Amino acid sequence: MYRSHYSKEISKTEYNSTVTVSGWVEDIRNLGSIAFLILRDKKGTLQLTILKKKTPELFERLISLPRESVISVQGLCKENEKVRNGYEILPDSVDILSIAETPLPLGVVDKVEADFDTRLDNRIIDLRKPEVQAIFKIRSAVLAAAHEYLRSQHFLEVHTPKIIASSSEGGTDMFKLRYFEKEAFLAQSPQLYKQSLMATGLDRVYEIAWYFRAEEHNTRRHLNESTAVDIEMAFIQDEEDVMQILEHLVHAMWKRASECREELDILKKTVTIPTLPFIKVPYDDVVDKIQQQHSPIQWGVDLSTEDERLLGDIMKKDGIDFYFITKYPLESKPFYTMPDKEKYSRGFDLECKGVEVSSGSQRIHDVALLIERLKACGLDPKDFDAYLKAFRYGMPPHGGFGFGIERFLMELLDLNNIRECILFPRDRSRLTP
RNA sequence: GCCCCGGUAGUGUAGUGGCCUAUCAUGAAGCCCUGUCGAGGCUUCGACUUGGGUUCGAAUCCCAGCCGGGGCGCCA
Repeated sequence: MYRSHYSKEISKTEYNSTVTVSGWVEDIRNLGSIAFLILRDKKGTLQLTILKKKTPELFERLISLPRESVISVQGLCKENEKVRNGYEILPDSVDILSIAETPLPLGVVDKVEADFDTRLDNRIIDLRKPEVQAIFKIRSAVLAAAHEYLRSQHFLEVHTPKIIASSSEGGTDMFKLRYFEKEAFLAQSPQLYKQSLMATGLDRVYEIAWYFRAEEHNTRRHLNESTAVDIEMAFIQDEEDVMQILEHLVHAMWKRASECREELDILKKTVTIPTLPFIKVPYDDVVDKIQQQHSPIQWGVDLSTEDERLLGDIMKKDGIDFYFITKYPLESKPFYTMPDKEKYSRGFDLECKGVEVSSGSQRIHDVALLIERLKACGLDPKDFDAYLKAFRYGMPPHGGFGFGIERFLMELLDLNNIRECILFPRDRSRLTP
């Protein structure tokens, strides 16, 4: 047995008894006849105290270990107020499981900061840092909350194909790949498939989906491979039904994040749960607000990054982090978006502190209108035969959204680079690790 | 796709034409030290992205390549 306790699980009940602990050698402070070895595991660190006089052979073996080697130690746990944890372990036997090479390409507890690029090149070692692990522990927690919330609302978890035949929604560039004798693409989103599923009677589906986008962007907010919570729901009255699910989902995730005390402490973050419902600002009002700030904006186009930020600042002054932008002009939304009156649509974005974290809409369910909109968007309905088929044999009114997980985490934790929120980021130039 | 910026030991940096046999920190190797927790002290090791050019002289200036960062557009 390699482990009877994690570092943080040891308390008064274990004092004066033998425990087995395992982990990485974070640091060794050798004072000559006494040495202190800091051992790190998933939950934190603990101190081994080794006396040369008492265990000379163990002493020599341990003090010569390179940092970040992996060991398992059995020893007596003694209370000691001088030590941070309140206890220390006096080893009786040691199992050296793996010896780390030196020098480390990236220090886990070095006093010098490494560039983000160096950290990513050595992500496995970077991920040993508690503040990096905290992000992924929170990520796991908020996704658990998302699953729980959506299931409580009778959403069925599905998985749609990521290798697809044709340019799906248009807009973004897709990664092309060889599929035996055919050409295929990596899906930019599950959009067309989750919509198709609305014709099956499953009514409410969600997917933790991968998005692949071949855009050559090079910013702190974009990835070429990212994840999202994607949902689609049928028999909706209008896009309001969809927004209601979205705001409750965000609320549930934000709330769960606020319960991750240990991780938030490590990151020195406090999370304030937003209040529901989120306010809704129609696109026309957004244009007014931005024009009042003397920023030229043309009606009909999507907001520029600058405009989004400007709006974020305006909302921030009123203490608002989350807000919907609703009733977008039809021309700024994809072909499947339900029109509203002449020029408008039933499409919306959810913004967080001036950054778009989700976008959704009521969709068109009438096949004739859908074909008309495809053409109006310069697309060829023939390319969408498989998709359109789903609409020909009974398709209820429906809508949904995609909610970017990395974007969300980035805003939740005020991280300044989206790559912090994904284990192994894929960007314009990074394909390894 | 357009536009800016950068590349010096394992890591992070100083150095803007000669004072560079390249600074400091961290790290690594070794020695001393019985209460460290950013341990301390001493010794040693280790680097100018590549190729051209300018110049008496290039880490430093110019050109090209390679690698990287960022902004915009687009979007999550």
